[in-house]
Parts: sequence; structure tokens; C-alpha cells
Amino acid sequence: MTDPTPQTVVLPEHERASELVERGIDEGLLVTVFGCCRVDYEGRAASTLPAGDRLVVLKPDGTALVHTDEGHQPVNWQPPGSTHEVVDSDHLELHTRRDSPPELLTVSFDIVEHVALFDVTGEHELSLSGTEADMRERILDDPALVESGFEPRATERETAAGAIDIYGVDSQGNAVVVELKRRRVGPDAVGQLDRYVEALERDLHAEIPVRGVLVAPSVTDGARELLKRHGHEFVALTPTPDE
Amino acid sequence: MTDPTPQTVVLPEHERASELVERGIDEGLLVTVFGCCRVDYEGRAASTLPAGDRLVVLKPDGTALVHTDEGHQPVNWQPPGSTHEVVDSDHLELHTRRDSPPELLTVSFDIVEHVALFDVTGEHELSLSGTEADMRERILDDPALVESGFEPRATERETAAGAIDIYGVDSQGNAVVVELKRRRVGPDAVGQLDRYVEALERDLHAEIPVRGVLVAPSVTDGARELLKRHGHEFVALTPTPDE
DNA sequence: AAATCCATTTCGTGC
DNA sequence: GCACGAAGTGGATTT
Repeated sequence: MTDPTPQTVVLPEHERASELVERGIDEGLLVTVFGCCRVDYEGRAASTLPAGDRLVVLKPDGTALVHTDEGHQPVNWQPPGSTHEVVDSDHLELHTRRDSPPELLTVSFDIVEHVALFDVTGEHELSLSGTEADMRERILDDPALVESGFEPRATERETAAGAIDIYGVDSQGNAVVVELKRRRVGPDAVGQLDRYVEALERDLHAEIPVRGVLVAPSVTDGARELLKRHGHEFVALTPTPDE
Repeated sequence: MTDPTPQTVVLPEHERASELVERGIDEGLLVTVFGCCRVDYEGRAASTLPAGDRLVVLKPDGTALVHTDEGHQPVNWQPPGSTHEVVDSDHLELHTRRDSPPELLTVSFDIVEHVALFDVTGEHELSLSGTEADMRERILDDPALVESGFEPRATERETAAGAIDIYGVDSQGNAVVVELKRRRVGPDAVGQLDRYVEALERDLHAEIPVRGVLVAPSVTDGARELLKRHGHEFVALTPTPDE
């Protein structure tokens, strides 16, 4: 009756579907529902989606996902921390709500074709490499990747404009602001670098010249132009060592 | 046999699971698999995920999603346009691959608890309101929302730095660059506005003064400071009319 | 809770 | 295909 092992029903009666979904929510299980449904959302924005077949996933952490047969992103969703609720009705209707900001996702089924409950165990941490943090480690290990004679002095050095990825000095004694990006950079990254350089110049009261260096796999033309105009530099580096 | 209606199996034999998943892929169905699996990814970055229970979704457009019981985002995924493949093995192993960039997602099951195939029909377009585009329409309808006397002249006006959301003139004949954000803005939005203003000043050869106006629901302190330093302005406006 | 920024961001649009 | 920016971005970290 309260057996926590995975349960499945196919083409259930509507009342049965409601009961099963409700039980899955109550018992902290992962719930999937497939069927023809309308979806309404109101909160930070507002949306409506006419009836069609979708896969709905309700997670025990409050996440709700509505997926069509296309795209990485759910067509509608609700973030973790929300609350699932089965609304008593002649058909299955799901509400997932959160406060701050106030948001409500409503999924209303015409036809429920499938409901499944899953007990999820054995969580482990994802091990990910090739991130910006890995680029930072690479440079700290071998500062010459930025330029010969570069000496890192701090990571995440705080300025009024935010934290500098790597702060250091060059062989001439100039201050160097290094901004890292794991992928090809556009104008936004140049703006970021520029804000840090300007903030650092104010911090240092122009006692030392401050150079700005953008380190990334590549740059767009527009970003390169911006770099040039602001007097900053670019150094090519991939997040993972090339073979 | 090749019946396209939704099909489900529970706790299948491993061979049966492979066959079913393969059939779902071949017939352009939405496939869900739940079970204990390891996940490996290599491409733009690289990751490994030890064995644990996950929900895997394979879409006919090539999308692959691996979901745990937590979070809006899949712990691993592959974007649309990829190719699913069932690797022949004693256990179920799924490869989802794409070229440009070369990426491979591998999901290797120890235990398959559930496989389901769904025929997805009746797609409709999402109708969304409260977007930045809606803010633009609001302002074009009532330019005084920016300031009394403001006259919009163009949307998406192109500059060397990118497109200006709304370009117009004020009651004094000054050029006005309006940058819209549907939510509270930080320093990045100020950088964007500043790039557009500078680009427009170069375009206009300083014939007319150019004002920059950031229109958003609210600003952070840091962004307000940046606005002040660059001589730009802020106007409060929500994406949807308040009641 | 607010601020800031990363992300295998994805997604759309225009060139 | 690249470039640029929006997104109901989500998510982590720090204050």
C-alpha cells in the first residue's frame, strides 16, 4: 500500500491517475505523466499553451517540467522549492506554486495516457572538467600561458566592480587584470574586463599602470575591436589542453 | 507490431529494453528510461557521473536529457540535432552524439526499471506575455512612459555595437538610446547601454548630444553607480502594467 | 534576501 | 555557419 518501489499505470481511469500522482507527490517520488494537456503559467511573466501531448515531470524538490517532443528546454516549468498539488476535479489538474516570486503553473489534462512513480536513490556528484575554474588552475600552474614573466598574486580579488578572476603583475611591474572565459567571447566580456580594470585603477590611485587581458579560446571581431579601443589585450587559451 | 500508439514496459529484461528503446528512436517517438545508470559526457567540456537512479528522456529531435530527483536542469544532456543510438551490449547503453561541436553523451544502465515510448502529437505554439518585446510595445504605445516629450524613431536601430532597442529624440532634440530589460538590471546592462551610446555618438559625429536611458523594473546599487559615472539615466518600468 | 557572474547555458534573429 | 542578445534563464557563491 505504501510500498516505495516504482509503480506504473498505463491509460488509467482519470480518478486513478489523480490518486496515483497525489500518492507520488506525498511519498516524495519522481512522478511522470504523459498525456494531452493545456498549460497555463502566471508569475514573472504569463503564458498559455493549447492542448497537446506533453511529458510532465514532477520532482520531489518542487521542480515541475513540461516537455514537448522538441528542444532541450521545457516549454513550461516551475523551479525547485515550489509545491505540487493535485486539484480535485473530474480530470487531472496539477498546480505547482511558489511564493517569492508568486508563480503558479497549471497543467490540465484532457487525456492521461501514462503515469509513473519512481523512487530515486543513489545520488552522486557530477564531476565536470573544462570549466573556467579549470582554466584558472591551468594558469596558476603555468602563468606563462598568459605571458612570459606573468606572476599571479590573487584570484577573485575584490574590486568595486566585482571580483577579478586572476590579479597579478607583469615583468615590468604593471598590474594585470585577467578575465577568463571558457568559450569564444563577445563584447560583453570586454565590458566586464573594462569595468574591472577601471575599478582597479581607482583602487590603486594610478600609482601603477593597469593592463587588462582577456583569456579565452577565441574572440569575435566586434569584441576584438572593443578590446583595441579600450587598450586591452587578448590571449588565446582553451579550457582543456589541446592534443 | 509497428503500432505507433504509446507503449510501456515495466522492469523489462535487458534485451527487451534495448529493443524497445531502439524501436522508439527509429519510429520518432519520445522515449523515457528510468533506472540505475552511469553517465559520461565528452565534448565542449567533459564529465562523469557515478551510478545512480535517473530519468532519461530521448526526444525525436535528437535531444537527450538525464534528470535526477533534483533541480530544473538535467544533470547531463545533449542538445537538439544530435543522434541517438542504442549500443549493442549485455546491458542497455545509449549514445547520443553530435558533430560541430563533436560531443558524445553515454548513458550506461546497470538496471532498467522502466521504459516507455510516447507518440507526441498536437503541437501548438506557446503564447507568452511579459517579455522585453512587450515592454517595447508599451513604450511605443505611450512614449511618455520613458519621459514626457520622448519620440521613438526606430526599434532595433543598428550600430557598430549592435542594435538599439528603441532609438528616439527628446523634447530638446537630443538623441536618446533606450535599452530595455524585463527584470532588475545589473552592471552588464549598463555596459550594453554604454556601448550603444558610444557607437551612436561615433555614428552621429557628435552633431547631436546622445542620452542613454536604461528602462527596467529596478536597478542594483552597483549598476546605478555605473550609470551615474557614465552619465546615463534610469527609468523604472515593469514588463506588465501593474494593477 | 540581494548582488554578481558562470553555464556543456539554450534559443531566436539576422547576416 | 557566426554574431549578438534575450530568457519566466537556472545555479553557485558571497555578502
